[in-house]
Amino acid sequence: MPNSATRPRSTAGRITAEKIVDAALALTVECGLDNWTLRRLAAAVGAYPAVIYHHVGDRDAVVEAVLERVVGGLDLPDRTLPWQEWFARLLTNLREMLRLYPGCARRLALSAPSGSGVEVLREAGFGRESDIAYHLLIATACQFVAMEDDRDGVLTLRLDNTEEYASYHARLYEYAVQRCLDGLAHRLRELRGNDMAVS
Amino acid sequence: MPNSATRPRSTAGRITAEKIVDAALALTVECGLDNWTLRRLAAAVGAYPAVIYHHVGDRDAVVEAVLERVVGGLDLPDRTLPWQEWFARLLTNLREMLRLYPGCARRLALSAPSGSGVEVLREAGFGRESDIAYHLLIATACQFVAMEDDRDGVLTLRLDNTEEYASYHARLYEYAVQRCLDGLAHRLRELRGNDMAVS
DNA sequence: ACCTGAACACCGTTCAAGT
DNA sequence: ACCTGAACACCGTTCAAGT
Repeated sequence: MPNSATRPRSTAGRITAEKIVDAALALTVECGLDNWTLRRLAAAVGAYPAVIYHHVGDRDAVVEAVLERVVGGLDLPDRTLPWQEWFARLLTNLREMLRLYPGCARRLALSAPSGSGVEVLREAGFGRESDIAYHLLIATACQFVAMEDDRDGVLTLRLDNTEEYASYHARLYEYAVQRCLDGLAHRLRELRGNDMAVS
Repeated sequence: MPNSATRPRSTAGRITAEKIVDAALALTVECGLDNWTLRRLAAAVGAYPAVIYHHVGDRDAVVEAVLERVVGGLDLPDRTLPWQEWFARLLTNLREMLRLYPGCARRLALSAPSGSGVEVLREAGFGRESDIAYHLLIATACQFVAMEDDRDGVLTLRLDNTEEYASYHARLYEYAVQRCLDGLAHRLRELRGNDMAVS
């Protein structure tokens, strides 16, 4: 039995994969996806590191489970909205959610969950460019959130002008999303022009 | 004296900060900025870890020195070019350079080196938005390269469809840069419209 | 099946001691 | 001033042994 230093919280009942992921989510909220260790996670559920392996797997398996939970909590805007408005709202929701779980944005930028957003773009007329346009929007959003996460991680001690940075990053995010949507709208006009030239 | 396993290369002459950073650059080319250790770096120059501390500093100090070298190797396009063309070339050069030193792009996205690009945008008419527009362009470019670096790191073993991924990422990068520039061009027309309404 | 406790092969960093 | 060699406080992961 580990001592109280390494095993602070005694959990009632048996240890399950679900409880482990719960604790991993809580640790991610506290200190970010990349800043907790398997040993700290084990201590948080009152168990030995090998128990994590038994119920979930290695560190990466726990991280995957955390990401699944986080993306599951995102709700999609109304499909009747125009495509630009639809994405503007989606990406606003996305930032709000991802900022609660530092470090998740970077991983999501890589996996780029292919959702119903591709359909929204296809209906808007992006045709075979719908996939790359969707990827562009999601990746841009995730990456700018990831940049905020990184900045927070670097400035854990510096508490001056923290509010200033936060509001600047919020503005930069909105600016990035808006320029991205404008650029795609411009591209859409180009695509329609080509269609008309062909037909 | 460390044995040959931890001290493979015997460097002629004394150890200097310059030689250490040289070796750090080489290791970064090999395995990425985040994937070499201070102990491996020390072994590469044939020294003990404490020697790195003596001549350069902790790991982060070495990383900073590496980044400085990398950005120093970037050359800027001709200032007489139109702003969109100027940035299109700059960001093409930037990707080419950063891809040689995996892991540097992520760090540069954070620091966002404020170069003469801000002047280019100011002359183009972005006014007080020149700073944020410049930041948007550099951060977007660095982040998409960082995403490629991350993807490479995940797929070290998988050698199938590696070429496919590479060409897709190259296309995605170009697409992102072009949409970003289009979005800014759109914004510039908005700004000019406001100017004319005011004057 | 599930948990224990130790071990392995690493890290970054520090420091007294040598020359 | 510069290098040595060991130590400290960590990691992720594995595994024989217990129950």
